[in-house]
Amino acid sequence: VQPVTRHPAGERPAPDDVDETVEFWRRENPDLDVVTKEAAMRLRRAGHALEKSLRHELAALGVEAWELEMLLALRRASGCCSSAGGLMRDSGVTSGAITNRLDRLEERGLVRREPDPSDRRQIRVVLTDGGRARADRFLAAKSQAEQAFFAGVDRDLLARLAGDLRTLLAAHQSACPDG
Amino acid sequence: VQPVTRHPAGERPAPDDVDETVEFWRRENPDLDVVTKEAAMRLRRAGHALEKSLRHELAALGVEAWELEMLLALRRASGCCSSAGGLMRDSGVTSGAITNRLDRLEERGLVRREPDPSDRRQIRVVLTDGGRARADRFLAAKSQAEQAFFAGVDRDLLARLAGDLRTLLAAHQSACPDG
DNA sequence: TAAGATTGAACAGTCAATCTTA
DNA sequence: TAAGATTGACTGTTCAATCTTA
Repeated sequence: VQPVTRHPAGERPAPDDVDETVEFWRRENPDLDVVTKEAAMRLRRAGHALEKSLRHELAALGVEAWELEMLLALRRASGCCSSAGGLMRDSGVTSGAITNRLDRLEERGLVRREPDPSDRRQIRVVLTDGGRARADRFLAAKSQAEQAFFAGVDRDLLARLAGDLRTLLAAHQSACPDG
Repeated sequence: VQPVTRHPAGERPAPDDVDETVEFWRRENPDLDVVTKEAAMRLRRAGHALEKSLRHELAALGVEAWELEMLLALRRASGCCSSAGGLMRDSGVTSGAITNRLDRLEERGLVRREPDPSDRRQIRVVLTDGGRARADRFLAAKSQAEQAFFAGVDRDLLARLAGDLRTLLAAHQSACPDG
């Protein structure tokens, strides 16, 4: 990957509303670390924009984010099995939320709860055939939506962004629901 | 800003769980655009990690994210005035949520609702002295938490990250509650 | 005792309907 | 008619308490 210079020929990008907000706070407090503030705001906004965009695309197709997260997490648990605790840990929501989500998915016949023979405190959650088909169909839709979100962005820049975010994440082992 | 090469001397970073998940889906579907998938996952995870971290630090000090968002938005509305609709637009939540938030803040004496003389459909929300002091105190705490979050990251990388995210955001004009 | 899953109360958000004023 | 704010029904989450098994 070739490094990409930020401002090819000394061009300065036009200030956007993040710049304006950072500048406001810097005027209020000259000690403010503007690079950190800018990075924090942009990271948060970009993450929100991505989530909002995916949520919108998927909702239009008739699936909600929490549902697809669950189905994909189960799909990835290759043997098609996982415990409620496992789902909790890699989705980042509480155990009560997992119970609630499983109730709704089970009602619709997308998953089944089965007793775990080796530890009867746990349950094993298995994807039904219908659940698996639904996961696969909407994974494709999600991937398309992600491509659309990044459509206007240069490939090299995108790769560099991914690499830099990897570095950032290495310092913050993070659970996050994703596919 | 000097461009920073990703892998200085041909070193490859150790695969993390994002790499593993992307690789899993690529095996299932060789057509998958891995760069896009990786960027999407990392952006989402990094955003979540930042939010979670800030939420945790601030909660320990006795303030919730939604409250600080509101106070900072009002603080930034320089004349100390803003309408409910304005707050709605730059926080990204619905008008019902704004009404609810204002009720709770007003109850605690942090804001006041005042009639707008020029358009009696609107209200003007003003920060009380107590609300302003609280905003300033917790803005400082928030900025510290952001610095802590990015503490392990090289400054040049952080600046480049901010620049790349600016490019990304330029294509997605996004409302987002922030300070 | 501790771990895993469930329950129910409290909380915060959306959405659609309503009320008031432009 | 339309715009701004509020209301109420509903959804989904957290949190603390509970039940069962290790």
